Amino acid sequence: MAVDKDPASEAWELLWEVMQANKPRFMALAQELGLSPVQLHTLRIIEPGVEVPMSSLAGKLFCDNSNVTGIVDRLEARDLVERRPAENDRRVKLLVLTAEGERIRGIAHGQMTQPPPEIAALPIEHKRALRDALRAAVDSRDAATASR
Amino acid sequence: MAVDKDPASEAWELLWEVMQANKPRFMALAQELGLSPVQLHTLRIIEPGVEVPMSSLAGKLFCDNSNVTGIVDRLEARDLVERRPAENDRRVKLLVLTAEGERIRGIAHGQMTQPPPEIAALPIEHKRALRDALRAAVDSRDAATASR
DNA sequence: AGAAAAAGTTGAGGTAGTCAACTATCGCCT
DNA sequence: AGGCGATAGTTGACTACCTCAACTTTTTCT
Repeated sequence: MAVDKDPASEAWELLWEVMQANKPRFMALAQELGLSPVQLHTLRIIEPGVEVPMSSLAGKLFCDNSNVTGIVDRLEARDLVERRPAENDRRVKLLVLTAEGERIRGIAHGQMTQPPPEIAALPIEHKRALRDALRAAVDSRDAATASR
Repeated sequence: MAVDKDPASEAWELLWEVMQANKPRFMALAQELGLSPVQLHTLRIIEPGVEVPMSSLAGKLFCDNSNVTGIVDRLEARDLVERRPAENDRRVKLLVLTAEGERIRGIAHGQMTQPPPEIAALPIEHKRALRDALRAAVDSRDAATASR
C-alpha cells in the first residue's frame, strides 16, 4: 500500500504545474508586445515613477551586472526605459520608465495580474483558502529574511 | 475607501511571488549539476525509461523544433540523453535518458520536488487547503483541455 | 502517383548569460 | 590629506538559447 505523500510536497508539485500551464500565456503576451520574455519581466520589475539602480535589477533578475547592461541597452533603444545619474553616488545609474515604458508595462501588468481561468473558476472558499495559505507562506518568508 | 481585491487575483499574485522566491534555488541546483537552466528543465521533462519524440519536447518547452535540436545536441554531447529512431515513423527521433541522465535527473528531481521552507513550515491545515485548492484548479484545467 | 503536411536539421541573425579586465567613484583608515 | 579596497557599471570574448526560412526525408491524403 502506498504511503500518502506529504501534502506540502503535493501542493508544491501542483503549484509548479499551474505555473507551467501559464507559461504560454506569458510568452504570447511578450510576443504581442514585441518584447523578449526577459524584457517583459524586467519591465514588470521597474515600477512606474520609481528609480531603480541597475545593480538592484541584477539582484532581482538573478544575473550579473554586465548582463543587465545589455538588457537595459535594448530597452533604452526602444525608449521604454531611461538611464539617469544618481545624485549622491556618481557610480550608480538609475532606471526609470519612460512614458511609453509605463504604457507597455501597464498593459502587461493588467494581463498578468489576471488569474488564469482554472484559478478564477475556483469556488470562493477555495480561492480564499489559497490566498490565505499563500499569504501565510509569503509572510513567513519575509519574516525569515528580515531577521537575517 | 479601497475596494477589496478579488481573492483569486491576490492568490495569483502570491503564487507568482512564491515561485519567484524559489528561482535562486533552481539556479543554484542547475549550477551544481553543471547544467544550464534550460538543460535542467529539459532533463526533468524526460521521464526515466520513457521515449519522447523531439517534437513533443518542443511543445513542452514552448519553443520551436530547431531549438530543440540544439538543446538535445548539447545534452547528447554530455551523454545524458540518447537519440534513437522510432519504429513506425522514420521521421521522428525518440529521446531517452542514458544511465547518467537518469542519475542526474534523479538528483534534480529529488531536490526540486522538495517544497521550499515557507511552504514546508505552513501549519497542516494550510498545507491541506493549498493542496486541495490547487488540485481542484489543475483538475478543472485538465477537464477543460480534455473536452476540446 | 503526386501534392501536401510533418519531423528534424542547418544556417543566419539576434538576445541572454558568464567571466575577466577595465574605469570611475566612493569609503574607510591611519 | 593620501592611499587602498570595495562597488557600479561597461566592454569584449565566448557560449547558450531562440526564431525564422530553407531544405531533406518520410508519411499521409486523395
